[in-house]
Amino acid sequence: MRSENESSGQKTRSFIEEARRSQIVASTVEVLAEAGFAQASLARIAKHAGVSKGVISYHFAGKDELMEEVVERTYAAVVKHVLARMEGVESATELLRTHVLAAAEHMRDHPAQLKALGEILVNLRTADGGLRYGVRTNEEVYRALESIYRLGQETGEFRTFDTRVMAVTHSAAVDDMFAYWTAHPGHDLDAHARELAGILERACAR
Amino acid sequence: MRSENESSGQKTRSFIEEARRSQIVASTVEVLAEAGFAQASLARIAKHAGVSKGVISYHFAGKDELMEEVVERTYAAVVKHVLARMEGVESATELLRTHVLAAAEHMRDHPAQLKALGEILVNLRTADGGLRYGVRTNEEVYRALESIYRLGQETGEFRTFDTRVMAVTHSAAVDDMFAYWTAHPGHDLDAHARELAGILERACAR
Amino acid sequence: MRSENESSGQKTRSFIEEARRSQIVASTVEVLAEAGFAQASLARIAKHAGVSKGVISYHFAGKDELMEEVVERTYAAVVKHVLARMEGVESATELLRTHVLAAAEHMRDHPAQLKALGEILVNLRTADGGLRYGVRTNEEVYRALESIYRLGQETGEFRTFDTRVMAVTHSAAVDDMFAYWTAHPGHDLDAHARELAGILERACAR
Amino acid sequence: MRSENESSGQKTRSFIEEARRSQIVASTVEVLAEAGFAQASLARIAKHAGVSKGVISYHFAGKDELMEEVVERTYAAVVKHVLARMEGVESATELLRTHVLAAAEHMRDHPAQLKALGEILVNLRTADGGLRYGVRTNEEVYRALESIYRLGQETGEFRTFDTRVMAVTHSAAVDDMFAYWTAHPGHDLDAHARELAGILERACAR
DNA sequence: AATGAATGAGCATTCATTCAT
DNA sequence: AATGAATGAATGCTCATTCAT
Repeated sequence: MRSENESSGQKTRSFIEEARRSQIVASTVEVLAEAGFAQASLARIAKHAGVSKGVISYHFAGKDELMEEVVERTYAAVVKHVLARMEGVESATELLRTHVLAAAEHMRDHPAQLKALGEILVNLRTADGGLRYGVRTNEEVYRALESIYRLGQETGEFRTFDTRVMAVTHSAAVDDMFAYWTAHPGHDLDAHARELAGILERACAR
Repeated sequence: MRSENESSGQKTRSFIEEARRSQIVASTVEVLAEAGFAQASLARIAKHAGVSKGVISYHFAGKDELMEEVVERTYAAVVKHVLARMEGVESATELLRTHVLAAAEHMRDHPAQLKALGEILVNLRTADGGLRYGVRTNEEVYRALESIYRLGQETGEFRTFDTRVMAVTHSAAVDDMFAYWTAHPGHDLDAHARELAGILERACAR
Repeated sequence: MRSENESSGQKTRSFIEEARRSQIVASTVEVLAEAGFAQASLARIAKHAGVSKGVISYHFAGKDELMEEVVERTYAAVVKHVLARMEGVESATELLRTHVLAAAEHMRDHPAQLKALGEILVNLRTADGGLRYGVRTNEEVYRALESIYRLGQETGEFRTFDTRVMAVTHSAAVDDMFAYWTAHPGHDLDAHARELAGILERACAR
Repeated sequence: MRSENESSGQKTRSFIEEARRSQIVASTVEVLAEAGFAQASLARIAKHAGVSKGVISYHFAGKDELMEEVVERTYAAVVKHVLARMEGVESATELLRTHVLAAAEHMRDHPAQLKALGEILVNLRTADGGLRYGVRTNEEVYRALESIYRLGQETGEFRTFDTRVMAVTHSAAVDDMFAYWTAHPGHDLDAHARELAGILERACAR
């Protein structure tokens, strides 16, 4: 009964099934953002979504798959937004600034998603006890950032430095900018992002 | 006949009790570092320590007190080490560099303690559901870093910038340096620290 | 589409859920009667009912709710039976006799229920350490008995006496009649009840 | 190493040991009266007494023996007081009245002891789950009361009635008089006792 | 496609008891 | 004679998961 499409690892899902999955993912994001990972039981998520607990088990192989779906969807949304903003920008300096500002932009508009993402990245573990995500998962981000830094070094905009260290620093600074904003809602996120872009530019400048 | 130390609200503990508390705290740190907060049950901690579950209840009022003890001891150790390294250093630039290097030094020698500390800060919650510590706990760190940055601005070593943003960035960069090193044990932590110090110096420089 | 009954704050329960609740309540009554309050753990009650421990938690918010349900159901049954027997009886003397005999009747048919009720009333405590029910719960009984005694005083059947003392005495005598019968199963409960009714009548007579 | 005195079932105890036992029994009575049987853990009793938990285990074979000692001592005190008051009284009617009033007198002066006694009688169980005391334990009381009632019947003061039923009723009425007073501290215990004596006299009168 | 019911393992905590000192 | 330390069983409760309907 499997369709050919499944060969790519994606199951074919009916419209209604897709809607349910989205609804449950949205509920999960909200519960994670409000109450944190430890309090995000399936019972609580189901209650928040207004469905029975069983429906989650029906649509997801287990809690882990649900959490992974949250990560994938949330992560994809950030990447999509940032890449769209970076489209057409050519100088490394501008790409750097655009990356920071675009990320902040998206954070500002989707705080719950990013709080939820943070909860999962820090807490979700595999059966063997190790973190399911973790710094290793940032590899993709590091590579993308490194390509910007290397571009700048090649064009002569940037001095010579260790691009991996700079990428880790950049990524950390953006993540914590958001965490700080979450903890201090009155904080001016956009101003922080502009200031941070300036810091990174100076750190890279010849 | 009470010693002066007792007047500060600290119960006097027998040598043997102190030893047990230390042993249990050490066990807790290791379990937290290996398996994360959610898996750090009293049963697991006790098993790791080679004692019965009841021993923990006997020596600590509850799990929360145990976790708070871990935070206090671990945090105190970091602060003590970094402050010791900073003693006698006078220029803001040198203080900045020293702070980064000293933090890296301590991380390298006590990776489990810092992993455990992070687990608790992010996960431990009060009865009302709020985080027991949380990003706000970083306030103390931010203040300390800001005082370095302000010193540099006053002495003219540093340009004008938002010291809070710089402190958040600094703190994040140091934390993730450690996380990256934990995930990639072959990574050269000290080189990373020196590179990071350079990045921060350039970001601050006039 | 909600029935009128639901408007009174009672959740609608499915047939199967009601059956389970009844089964668990019945099991609780039996365990309380046999082994007493302190031994009536959820584990023991579940085992007695032949279900898993979780079932109880699923159907009742907690142990307290279960115990309160036992009290409500059991108490309602006694009151219903005694009131039914008293219906239509008019003279105070006859009401007095009927009350004693009807209580004994019900005791004889539902000894476990009454034992269980007693266990809960005397032992169940609120979070603050006070008795959840306690002697004060008898107030309702005392009031009902006093109304009989006052009626007799008004009609001239009874002499003047302190109706509260008489009600407390009456209630105690009925309770211990049951306790004595429980401890001495060969004892003739109905004869005891008739004798007790005679004692109370003489005590009240002009 | 057993002394001859032990043959009577009583161990010889040093003065100091006796003092400790008394101190612990007194603490137990107070804790039982304040917090009830379920809350009367050895830890709480020891804390109340200002001694370590181990000392209780040292002086008593176990919690049960401690509770039994409380019952014995408390019970002996009541009996002693009531018998003293009854000494020299000759008519059954007077003995009856004296018994009720003397019990109330003692209750009034030792409320904690009697609250504690009640807690134990109702809650303490043997290993097989049955009540350690219970109505059966009242047998001694019933016999004593019956002897009064029979005396009255023989002297012609009292009518013919079932002395056992009367004894159970009498005992119950006295016990609940105290329970009512415990629950309603403002209640006039002595007035209640006089009223109850009147009730019993009328119930017995020819 | 969805549900309500049930399970059983795991949780933190309490407690009577034991024992070396 | 007394203690502090330790034990391990038991308690009420939570939760992800399973399953018949």
